[in-house]
Amino acid sequence: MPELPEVETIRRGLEEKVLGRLVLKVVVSNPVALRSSKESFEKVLRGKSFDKIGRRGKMLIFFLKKDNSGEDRFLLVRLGMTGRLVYFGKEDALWGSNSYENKNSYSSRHCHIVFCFKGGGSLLFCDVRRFGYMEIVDKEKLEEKLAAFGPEPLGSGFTLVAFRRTLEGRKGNIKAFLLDQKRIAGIGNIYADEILFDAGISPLRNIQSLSSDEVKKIYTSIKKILKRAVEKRGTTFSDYVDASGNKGSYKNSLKVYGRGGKDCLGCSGKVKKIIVAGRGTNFCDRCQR
DNA sequence: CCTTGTGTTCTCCG
DNA sequence: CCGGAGAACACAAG
Repeated sequence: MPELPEVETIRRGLEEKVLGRLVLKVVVSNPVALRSSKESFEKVLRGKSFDKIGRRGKMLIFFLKKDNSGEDRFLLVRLGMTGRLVYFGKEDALWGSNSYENKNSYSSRHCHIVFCFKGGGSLLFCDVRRFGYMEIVDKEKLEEKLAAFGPEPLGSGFTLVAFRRTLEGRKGNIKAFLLDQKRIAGIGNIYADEILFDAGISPLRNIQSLSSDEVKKIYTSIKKILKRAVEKRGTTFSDYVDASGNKGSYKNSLKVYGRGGKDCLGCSGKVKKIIVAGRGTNFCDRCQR
């Protein structure tokens, strides 16, 4: 489940692998993975290269190098739940005994889009559950999409004051707030649980009931947990791998996610598993109030 | 039937 | 009755 730390890790890996590389060919085997027609998608990308790869929340933004038309275009990638972007150097076989497919038990039938680069190497977009997709947009559409996200929690603009402002007038519980991309960008179910455990706040707490000090604790935990998870290259629970096909190691640092029914790591109680905001939620009702 | 990110639809409230 | 926010649901497949 790629959230901000996973998507950021993929972004960094891709910048190393594909920046400035000429796209010779794009093969789309599953048009459902596109928001535009297969033909126009292949046509726009063929012969292009990427100037920069950015990220907003869980969305990746490939900046296409300008061509003769002079128009700015961007390739947006949403990985959904099980989407992967993995690069293969020319020495790596795509399929076969020592291939990616074989190494990762990942069937080629889940591979929906392949970019082939000049000089060898390919970028594969694979997605078992097919919630992910790619889309090519112009500048106007990009701005529109970017405006729909809340602040970047690791950005310099995300100050305590800014966080307090995003909470103003909001109703509902704090977990639903953390998961809402319009409020804060990039937090998903794993890190929402980890952040609230770290802050000692119950996921069920109503936003308006939070004291000034509690808001500060949550703010500090958001920064701390996400930063550490990026340093550990993300959390691999089932599907996530980085741009080189490697797992992230933050799973070893998880304190509550996936621990429902097990002993709490902060006290002698047990971790509870309930549904909050429609999502499985792990928390300790003794450590989190 | 469990899992979850997101796009859509439903419902509630002032 | 309207707008907006939040809640609920749909989706996919291992």
